[in-house]
Amino acid sequence: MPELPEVETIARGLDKRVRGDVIESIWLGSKPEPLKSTAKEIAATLEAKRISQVRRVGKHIVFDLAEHRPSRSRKKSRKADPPSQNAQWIVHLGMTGRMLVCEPSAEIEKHTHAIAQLGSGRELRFVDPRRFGRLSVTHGFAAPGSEPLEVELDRFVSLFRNRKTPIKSALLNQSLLSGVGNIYADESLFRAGIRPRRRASSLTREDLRRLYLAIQEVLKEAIALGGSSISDYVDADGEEGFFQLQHRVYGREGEPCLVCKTPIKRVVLAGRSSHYCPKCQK
DNA sequence: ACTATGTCCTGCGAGC
DNA sequence: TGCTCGCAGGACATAG
Repeated sequence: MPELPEVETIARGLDKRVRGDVIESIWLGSKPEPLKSTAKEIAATLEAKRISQVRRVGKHIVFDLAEHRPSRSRKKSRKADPPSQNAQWIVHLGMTGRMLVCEPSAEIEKHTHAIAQLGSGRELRFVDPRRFGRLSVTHGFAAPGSEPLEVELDRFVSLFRNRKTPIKSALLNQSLLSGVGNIYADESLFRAGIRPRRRASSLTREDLRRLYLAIQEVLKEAIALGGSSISDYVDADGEEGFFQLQHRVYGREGEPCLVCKTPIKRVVLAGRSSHYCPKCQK
């Protein structure tokens, strides 16, 4: 479901609602796909931990955990460790994953794969019909690619300069940039005036500079509007996003370009729908 | 090392 | 009404 702006919105909402709460126990469903770490490992890492913070890294939600009832010896060893070595719960929502904060009495939705009981009496539930989402535990999590809103221009240019693959495919490659997905790749390429099939290596430094600025602009606008609500996406508070109203090419095949009225085209690239204006994008 | 393609899943809407 | 088909916000494994 979610790309960077949606995950950012969800992580902020979760941080507001569960920061400081304690995970008392966790139930994990029997379907193996959603678990990247073993169930045993996840349970052992999460139980009796306090959620010190919830944040976004790439398209991942990171729950930073702290000992809730540290023993004397643990406390001592924790002092010696850098904060980055504290345990973390990593949630990737895939296409259809959701994290819900609810009362235990709330009906358990179909495709619920994990339920964490919280000290506040509430529950944190992971629901994901398509099971493309993943749960794992780790220490010092880092996304493989650069953060689009933090990367410097020179670094950005060097990521794409020598790639023969279409620029759209390169934008979706999370080991280059972490967080851009199908919607925001299309929207950024439109704003930068670049066709999705252009070879990344054919782009001039000026092209890449425009793309760099377009990506940041699109992502910031989308975050400000709470992300794009397509089908049933809602954030942690059940609020819809509104950036879908700002889409200029995504999902608009055949509709007139908002700039020049030319019908928007759709092609399939790397197995993903790609939308562009054949006149505005070169 | 890089690139292109298939696969993992369920649910929904379009078209018949 | 009910069926089949294509499509969906993602990311891996695999083969070339």
